[in-house]
Amino acid sequence: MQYWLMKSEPETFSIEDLRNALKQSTFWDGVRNYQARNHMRSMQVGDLVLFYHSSCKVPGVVGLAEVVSEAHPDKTAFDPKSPYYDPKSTKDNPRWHAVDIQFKEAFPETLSLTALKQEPALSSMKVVQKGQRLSVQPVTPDEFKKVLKLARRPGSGKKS
DNA sequence: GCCAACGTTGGC
DNA sequence: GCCAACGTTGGC
Repeated sequence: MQYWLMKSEPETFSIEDLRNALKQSTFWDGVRNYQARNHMRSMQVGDLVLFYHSSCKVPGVVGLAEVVSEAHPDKTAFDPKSPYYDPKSTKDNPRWHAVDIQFKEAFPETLSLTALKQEPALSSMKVVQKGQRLSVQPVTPDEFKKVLKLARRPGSGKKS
């Protein structure tokens, strides 16, 4: 069992969008970064994902999702009309892969990046480190447990 | 294979 | 909307 953090801009795809899609899993397409792709390739069904909102008013962890399929080719890379089109990715040799995830839980409020940074036990988390832009990051079991504990306790994630 | 130029990310 | 940090591209 491994743990991850995945970023999404809520205006594009939020935790509520994920919740509303509960009956069908959501394919995490559009990732065009090798490190992020490699992380998704090493995911296994049952892995848990911290869902993170970025580029918004209160960036932070907003919920929990579960990996429900291993990585498979991202078809948007084949489609010239897609914003994610990549001519170098072919059906015979797909360059980009992604997993399917499913909604598990939405936290009562955002566990903000500010709150994460204030927690000494989480100082090693990638997401709190400067210049860390990776949209799919590994999370250690200890970090994961701590985040869940904070996120499920009302008031802990309030932004000042 | 170096590295400058460029594009993107994402917090502020 | 600014800008620092980072990744990718492409000329040489």
